[in-house]
Amino acid sequence: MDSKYFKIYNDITVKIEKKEITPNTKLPSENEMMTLYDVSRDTVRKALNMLESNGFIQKIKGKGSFVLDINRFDFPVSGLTSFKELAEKLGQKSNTHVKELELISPDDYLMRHLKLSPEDEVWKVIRVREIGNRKIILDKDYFNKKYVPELTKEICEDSIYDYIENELNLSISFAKKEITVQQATSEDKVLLDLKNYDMIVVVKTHVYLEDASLFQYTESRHRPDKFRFVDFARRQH
Amino acid sequence: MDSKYFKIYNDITVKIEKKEITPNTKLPSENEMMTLYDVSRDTVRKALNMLESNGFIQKIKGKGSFVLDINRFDFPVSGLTSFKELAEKLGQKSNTHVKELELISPDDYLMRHLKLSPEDEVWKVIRVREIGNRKIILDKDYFNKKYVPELTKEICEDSIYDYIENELNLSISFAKKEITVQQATSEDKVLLDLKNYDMIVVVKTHVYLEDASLFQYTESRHRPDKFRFVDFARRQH
DNA sequence: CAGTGGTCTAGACCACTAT
DNA sequence: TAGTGGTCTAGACCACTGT
Repeated sequence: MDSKYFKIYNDITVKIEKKEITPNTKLPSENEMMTLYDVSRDTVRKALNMLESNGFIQKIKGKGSFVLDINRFDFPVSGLTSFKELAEKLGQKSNTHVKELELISPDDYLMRHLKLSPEDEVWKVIRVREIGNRKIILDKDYFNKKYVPELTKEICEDSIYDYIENELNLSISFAKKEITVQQATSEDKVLLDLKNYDMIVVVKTHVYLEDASLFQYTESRHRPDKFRFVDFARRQH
Repeated sequence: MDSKYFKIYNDITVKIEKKEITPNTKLPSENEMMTLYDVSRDTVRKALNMLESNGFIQKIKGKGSFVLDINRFDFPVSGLTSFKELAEKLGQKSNTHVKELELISPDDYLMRHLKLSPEDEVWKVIRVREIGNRKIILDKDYFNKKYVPELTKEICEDSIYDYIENELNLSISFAKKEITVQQATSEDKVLLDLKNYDMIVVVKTHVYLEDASLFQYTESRHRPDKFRFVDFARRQH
């Protein structure tokens, strides 16, 4: 969006990421920002609260807002970023192989996870992700055909999220993730470069649109030594 | 705290958790809530935004606020909850064995992680967590003595967080977590009931106080089959 | 004491959804 | 057209921090 508070938020995150503002620096006070950006105090505060809840700054009563020491590499790549976005952010060379792409009728497992009726159809996409010439991640995606009527190999090799957000104009809103560790299946061993590992990290994700409808279920299977998840959490007061 | 918006937030979360409000129900509109709670619209909105970012509701422009379908078991137990809080929430019988409790001078590794000078002293606590008679988690906690001057076996067996927040009156603000999977060490194998697993899930956490000072570093080592992490994420717009 | 962030209010205009 | 949530403003009072 191009709301005023988002512009302020963006302005400051960019400056922090470019290291124009360094950690532990005190940001201008809310009053100063009002005149700096020519907005009301509430608008400044909205931007600052976003910065705080995303781990960029810490506000301290009576003192001011301070930039936190977050080095790029530690930063929560978690949340809701696609594989392509992630790879680009980390500057890694990556490759995607589409192993399967078909329209199927859901079995019980899928019906439960995507909350479908038996008449619904589902796009099943199986992809192997290669980073640094090692096949490391096996992604199994399932999309409700109601929301994603068409998929091609080309789209799946590039970025399905790009397609969904920019071509279909669907707005992804939130997701629930679950991380567990399981025994590797024979499928994992065939499709991935697992070395001697017999376990696999499984990230199950349910993705929802803006109107809270569930449209995607994904199982992402990672070689254990290459898996890393970073999280930033604030305590509820 | 007992701000007005927090009371509203709390009122609604309690009703959702008690299932007095069921999923997909529409909450009263912001205007109705103004009169219901006798507050201004902004105060209502603050409460609703908290509910939304914590995954309780979804606001839809022009329609209203709707309760999300979040069953208790799937709910993000992640974030910043202590082991004791977590065990209580899940209604599990648990046990804590204190294996080590001593005041040490930090080595390089600790100095880096807790950002200490060589003169600083650190409380080192090693605990084994037992759930259902299985030793499943190995917790290694390090507290900067500057903030936590004294620790006893009794405190460590109960809840250090209780002690820190209620006795020392320190206010825990935020944390950074990293989840990886590593080879189990011989220490893991001795202290935990690892069965035949030779890998271990490692959760490294840096915990910060309200003034953004780093006061705790923790390594929590989990048996892979018993590890489960749940996350709720909203997409940045 | 002045300056800071935290809470709260009352009112305005907008874009979206339903009918 | 009426109702909904989203943005923005201007002003008030409070609690906390530094001097």
